[in-house]
Amino acid sequence: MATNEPTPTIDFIREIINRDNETGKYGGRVATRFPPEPNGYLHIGHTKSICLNYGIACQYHGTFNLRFDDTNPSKEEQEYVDSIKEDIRWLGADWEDRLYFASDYFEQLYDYAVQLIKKGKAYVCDLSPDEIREYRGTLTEPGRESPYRNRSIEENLDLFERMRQGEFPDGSRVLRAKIDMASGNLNMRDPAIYRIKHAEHHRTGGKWCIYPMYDFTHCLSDSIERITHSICTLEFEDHRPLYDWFLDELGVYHPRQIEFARLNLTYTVMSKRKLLQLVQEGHVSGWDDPRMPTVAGLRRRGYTPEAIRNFATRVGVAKRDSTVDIALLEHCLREDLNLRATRVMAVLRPLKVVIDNYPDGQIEQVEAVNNPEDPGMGTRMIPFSKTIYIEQDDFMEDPPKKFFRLAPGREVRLKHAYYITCADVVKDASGNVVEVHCTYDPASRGGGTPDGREVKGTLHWVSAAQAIPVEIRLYDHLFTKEDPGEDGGDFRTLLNPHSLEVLTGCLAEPSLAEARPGRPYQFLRQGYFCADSGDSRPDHLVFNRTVPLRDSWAKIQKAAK
RNA sequence: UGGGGCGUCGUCAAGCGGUAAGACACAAGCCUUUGGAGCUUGCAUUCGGAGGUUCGAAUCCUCCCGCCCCAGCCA
Repeated sequence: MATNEPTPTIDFIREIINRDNETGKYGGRVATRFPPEPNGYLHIGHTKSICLNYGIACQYHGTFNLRFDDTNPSKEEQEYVDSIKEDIRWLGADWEDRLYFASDYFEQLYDYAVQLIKKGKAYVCDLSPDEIREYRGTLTEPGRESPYRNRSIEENLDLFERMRQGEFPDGSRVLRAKIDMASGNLNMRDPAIYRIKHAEHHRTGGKWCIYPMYDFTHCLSDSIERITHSICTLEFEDHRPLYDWFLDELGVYHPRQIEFARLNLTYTVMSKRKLLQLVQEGHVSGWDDPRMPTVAGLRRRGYTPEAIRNFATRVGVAKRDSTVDIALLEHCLREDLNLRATRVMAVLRPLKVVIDNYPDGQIEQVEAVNNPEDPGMGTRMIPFSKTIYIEQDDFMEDPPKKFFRLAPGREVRLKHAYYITCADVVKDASGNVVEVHCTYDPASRGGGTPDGREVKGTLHWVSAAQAIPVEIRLYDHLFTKEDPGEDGGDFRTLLNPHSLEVLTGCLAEPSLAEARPGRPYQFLRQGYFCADSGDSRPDHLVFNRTVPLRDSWAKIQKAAK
């Protein structure tokens, strides 16, 4: 990752690593991993984990593995492994040549299971799923031991082998760890470690009909890869005794599992289930809808990897459940875009302005700075002429206090061009202003006058004849409530009906004809935009508003109400 | 008395017995050829509550209160 990003503070995980390094627990070595299940798209919550794991690996000169946790063939697909790899790469985390799949370890995992059986620590159980649930007991009552719990090692070995050979139907038997049916921790009440699933696996095909469970697979995969610190989210905290149990019973290399609080964001949802529902029910156009908190959605919206990474380090790492204000994410975005976005002019809701004293048919080119934050980005020329368009919001016939824009008799600056003064308005039959007539001061070219007189407002504009038509999509938060998951109601009733507003008939300066996805622009006084990677074409440009500029005029208006 | 975790500003989050960092948000002001950006200032006498230990407690002890997770042959 780039080095100009803020140095993370010493969070509790780095403290643990520092301590392990001091005591030499792992010989000073640091190895982390990101272990996604390929059953969905990555979202902003995952980026916190990726940045944490990759960031730690970089900081301690260690290694970072990408390992797909693909132990459930009925839920996992190649499409997801491809998108996950693409997203992680785009984010900037590099697993180099360490791309692994838990399914690569199936043979070894099988051997470990056999070892457990031989130690008398695992047995084949013939109870049905319902019976197993019954025998498990409840949160407050202990469970009962399975009648199959004390089968002989020989019988278990034979049965397990036959499970592998495909002799039994799905759900008929399961291999269980023999631990403690009375444990207060339900995970320790003889958890299943292998189940029968006659299903095609996206990588191993039809080779297996038994598949290992998460708890058994994860710790051993970490062990096989010599991971030192296995970082996961809070809900796995009470799986840790089990993680440790398998490793201890098998006497193998033992990584340390550490849990941290997952990321929650206001005005959005993060669960895979809900995200999938939004896609399947058509509330959004797909996983990469620019309103989605998915990495694909954020990318299409115009977010940059730098902004996301910066955000990830600024939210910190701790164990307390928390919901970060989405304003922080947007702040990180603006902070990054402000430095790199090319400033251009586009009018979202055009209002025609005729400059009466400007020569008919004359077109001149005015020079515009591409980015005041970075003079190195140079300048460009923009056409100016007698008929231009400004923003409807920038004119008011009867302006309130503190309105610094155009109004009858008022003089304003056209950015990069001239001062104009409003002389007259033209209205339609229903009284709407459809055209404004102005005069300009030829001495104000470039935006200043010899007499040094000041104007309060500066407007963006486009020249009518040269402007190009574009479609602009404005986005707002997907939900109307800070926490759409609150009090168990149907989160779909909280969808923001105005999360997408499509504007057609927008006009942009000619240079935007060259706009391509992935390149950030600031539409002056409006916000940051990018060409839409899905729908923008050279003959039909479509721009997404990545995030609006902060708008203090909007605040004044709001305060006035 | 099922087990596991967590409670510091509106939201994140430092703090690790020596007298509450920082960020976002918010507010006021300056500046400005983007009402953008930038700059300045303000914003927890108090750390879930009550006791206790101590010269001194957000930090240690006790009790209480609140919130989150766990009863998939999901991860």
